[in-house]
Amino acid sequence: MMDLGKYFEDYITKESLFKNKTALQSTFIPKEIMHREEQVNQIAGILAPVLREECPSNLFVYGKTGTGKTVTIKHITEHINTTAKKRKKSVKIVYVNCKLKRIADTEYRLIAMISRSFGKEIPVTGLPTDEVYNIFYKAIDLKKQIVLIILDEIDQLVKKTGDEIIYNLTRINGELKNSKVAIIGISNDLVFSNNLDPRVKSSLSEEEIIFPPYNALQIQDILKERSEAAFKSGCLEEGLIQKCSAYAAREHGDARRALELLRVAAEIAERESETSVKIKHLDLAEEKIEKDRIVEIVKTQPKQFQLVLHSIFKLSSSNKTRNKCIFTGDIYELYKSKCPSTGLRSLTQRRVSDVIAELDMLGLINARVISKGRFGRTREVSLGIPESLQPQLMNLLEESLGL
DNA sequence: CGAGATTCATGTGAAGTATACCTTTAGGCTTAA
DNA sequence: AAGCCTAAAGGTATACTTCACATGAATCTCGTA
Repeated sequence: MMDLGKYFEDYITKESLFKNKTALQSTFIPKEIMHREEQVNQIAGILAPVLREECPSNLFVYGKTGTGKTVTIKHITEHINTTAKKRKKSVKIVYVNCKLKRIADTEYRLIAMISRSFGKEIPVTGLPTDEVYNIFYKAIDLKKQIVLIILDEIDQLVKKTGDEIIYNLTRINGELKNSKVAIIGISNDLVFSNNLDPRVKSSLSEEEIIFPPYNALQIQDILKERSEAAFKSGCLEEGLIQKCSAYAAREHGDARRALELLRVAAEIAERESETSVKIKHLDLAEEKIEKDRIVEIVKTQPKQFQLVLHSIFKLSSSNKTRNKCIFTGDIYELYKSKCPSTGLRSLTQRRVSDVIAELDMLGLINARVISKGRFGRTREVSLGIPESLQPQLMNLLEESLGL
């Protein structure tokens, strides 16, 4: 049996590899944003008028994940905030991530969310959407101020609920007497704005900023900078940062991923009582990140979604040997047969069809619509997660569903 | 033999329903003048 | 009479169901070479 007392003693006295772990976390906002000078200057220029209490142009920012959009915007708006406070200018900045399921993924919930950040209590349901808009207007118009609304991952919201919301938001200045509102939209989808209503597009993207992917060298710089703040010196194996940035550059220059990789690798090294982070830890970290991400997604799905997913897993493992594809009909049959034992009311096939589409969107499965000619039309489904994770997820699902 | 019709299994859009929650309003009760 | 509480009435957003029609390539049909 392990001597816990000794273990914890050792744990405390042991030197940590980290000096300041927060510098590697995705919420961290550095003092300087590296390799984004041009974007920072442009955006600062566009937003600067708020400090004279003038309304700036609406801004639309796009670029792939991990290209620094969110950090840059947060960095700049934070500066604006402090300067505004110092100079007694009334500027209010609201940040909302639109993709959060059940938080800000519909018109009602988004407006409610924004209103809440103005200190208004809004019930989750029951109020007319117009009423929520009214509360929202009043909250903003209470005093003269400039309001910046940052809508992160706005493409997700529009894809789900249409572009009317943005249309409404860009027009609210006409309704306000005292305040002015500017919208900053952030999108991961590069072609997103092409599918917008032209009116919406022109009003949202009065200004457009593109964030190109980082190259391997730039990511290296970023990692160096951050790891200097985060680690005690000499804790990183030679060449680790190079390797780490190479990993990330492989994935379209995703800096967030690189930082996460480094952090998790270090956490693993620390747990293994190593004195430095080694390259082998990167591989372990890559696995762990992927695993954690998927487990998190699966865990937070509603029960019905979990059961559908469970059925897909079951079919996938039983079909693996026979090299047979999975179709909607099979999934639905199995799903329905499992419903009673989990105490769930079975949904209609129509709904399950949508559920499968959503699971596809989440990347947990790959589903594509195919026509089998004489034998009808269906979705051909395959698993979108590494096989090694399947048993663990199976357990997770069965536990969660009480199977 | 090949062009066009047929067919199947389910995709997909629109409209309707159930649920859970909201505000308003009318009625009943209490209380203080 | 005024104030307060309660319950019913009337309303909404969301998740889901119902209904109806759309899809699209393998297969069938049938006229033609």
